[in-house]
Amino acid sequence: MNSDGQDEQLPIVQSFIRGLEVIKTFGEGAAQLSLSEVANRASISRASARRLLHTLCDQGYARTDGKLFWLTPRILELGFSYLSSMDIWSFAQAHMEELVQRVHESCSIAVLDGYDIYYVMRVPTRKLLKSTLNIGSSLPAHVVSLGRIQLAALSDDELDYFLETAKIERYTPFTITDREELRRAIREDGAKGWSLVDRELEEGMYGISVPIHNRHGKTIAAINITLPPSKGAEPGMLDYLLAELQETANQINKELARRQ
Amino acid sequence: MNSDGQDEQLPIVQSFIRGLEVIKTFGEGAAQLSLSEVANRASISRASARRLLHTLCDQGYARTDGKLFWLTPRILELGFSYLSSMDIWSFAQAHMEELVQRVHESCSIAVLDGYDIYYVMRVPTRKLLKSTLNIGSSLPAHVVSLGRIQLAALSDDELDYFLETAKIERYTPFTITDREELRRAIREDGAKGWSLVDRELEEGMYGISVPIHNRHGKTIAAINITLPPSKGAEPGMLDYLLAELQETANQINKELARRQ
DNA sequence: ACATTGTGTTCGCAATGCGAACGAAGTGCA
DNA sequence: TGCACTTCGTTCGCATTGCGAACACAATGT
Repeated sequence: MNSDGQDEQLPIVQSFIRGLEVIKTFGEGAAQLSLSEVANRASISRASARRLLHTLCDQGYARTDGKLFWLTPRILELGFSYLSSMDIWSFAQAHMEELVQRVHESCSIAVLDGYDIYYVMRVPTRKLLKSTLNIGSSLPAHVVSLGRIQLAALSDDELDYFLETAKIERYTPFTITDREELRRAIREDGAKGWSLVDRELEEGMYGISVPIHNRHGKTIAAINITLPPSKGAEPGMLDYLLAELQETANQINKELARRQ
Repeated sequence: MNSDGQDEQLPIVQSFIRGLEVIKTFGEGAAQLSLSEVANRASISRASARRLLHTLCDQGYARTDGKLFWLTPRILELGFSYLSSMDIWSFAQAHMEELVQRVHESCSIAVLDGYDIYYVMRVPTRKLLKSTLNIGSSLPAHVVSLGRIQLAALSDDELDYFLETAKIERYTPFTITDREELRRAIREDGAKGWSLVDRELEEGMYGISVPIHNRHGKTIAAINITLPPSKGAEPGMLDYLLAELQETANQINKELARRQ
């Protein structure tokens, strides 16, 4: 059909894709769903939904009262297999905890994958913030400091590819949407070793991030502090937070090098 | 084949089960695996493993360099579709955070499902503890306070069924293995409204738990503090911790009633 | 160089999972 | 209350999908 390149079609298991879709269906604040609701949301036939839901029940990942279905906490095993496969994050949380107790602002670790960053660890402060930003949730990499500092670790070719293919959307008046300007910002962050992103995703968001390295010096994640923009503008605040953040990142880096 | 009861075989999607098995394969500290390793660990044919792994890659849940496969953080979406489906837990963490800053001991929330409890939220202290006990990990309900206090919410029939069918294993010399004694302990905990379990799972574990209720008063989870047994034995310590824990549980209960 | 073991891929076949069609259960209106 | 109408869960024949034995290729040892 196409002459250029390889069109070698890899084997894909359709029902597996659909099954994963069914699990995600329960994501958006919907704890209990009927068979039909699942079918609609996942865009599959009711018959398929039925098979997949019963499979989940059979495996202990879901329960039903005959009418409604809901996930069991056992489903956490799945996402957790990522976290424990790295086994990096469990000990990082204790260091983040300490940091939060010193600076009284929320702290997170996220991993870049493709065009997005994914939160893998969170320590909020008592001031309840965006509860939607839980572990597993993602944000576009180019508008958050956690993303910028990890993009800075890409090679020139990789960054070129990112900038060419990424959907660079505007979220606030502060969002950098010019691709060349974005490249400059990212490279600057890389040179500095930290990233500050001020209200580019949301008017109320101000974040500072530094990278986390493995023993070979490769950037594998980033750690950040978020705070209200007003507070970030206080004199001396940035320097103070940056020093504390760097300190925490170093502790984690060191432990990482020791274990890996 | 069987005359009594219904043997109505529900439709099960085999490839979905196998796919989930493949994901879990990456759990045990194994970040990168070859196709054959996955096949072995998941006890499926290499051909199946290939299909399923390529499906995961196609969907962005895994990556490969042609030789090895690894999960992407995107896989967290799956497990955490449970957490966000309840949306209860995100705000609970801030209250737990506060508690930990006051009492300087680790705090967790877990949900009972079947014979086990599953951690859904954790706030460790800087003294790094059992890092294996992360979100998503499970423990047998009958040997931990988080389990006992949730078992206490079962009806007599349900508790009967639990005690009859559960595998009551001994973990330490302190483990209660006599089923009648266990029933008495659980019912006592229910009457008191809290549970204290001292070294029944591990010699170094001492935990206090209280239930978390929804607006209808139904127990839906439990929150605990864990500490070294030596410290728990200090005079006045139990009363102090219990009061603090109860206070935190009440805050969460109240917020829960407000939102739900 | 030549077994030998281990790994990834192909391909014919049938079991598996598909969805149109069916029946059951609500819902609204007269 | 009865009768259309909608919505939901289930059945079942058929084609597709996913199965694994067999194959090819790579790595390792002797």
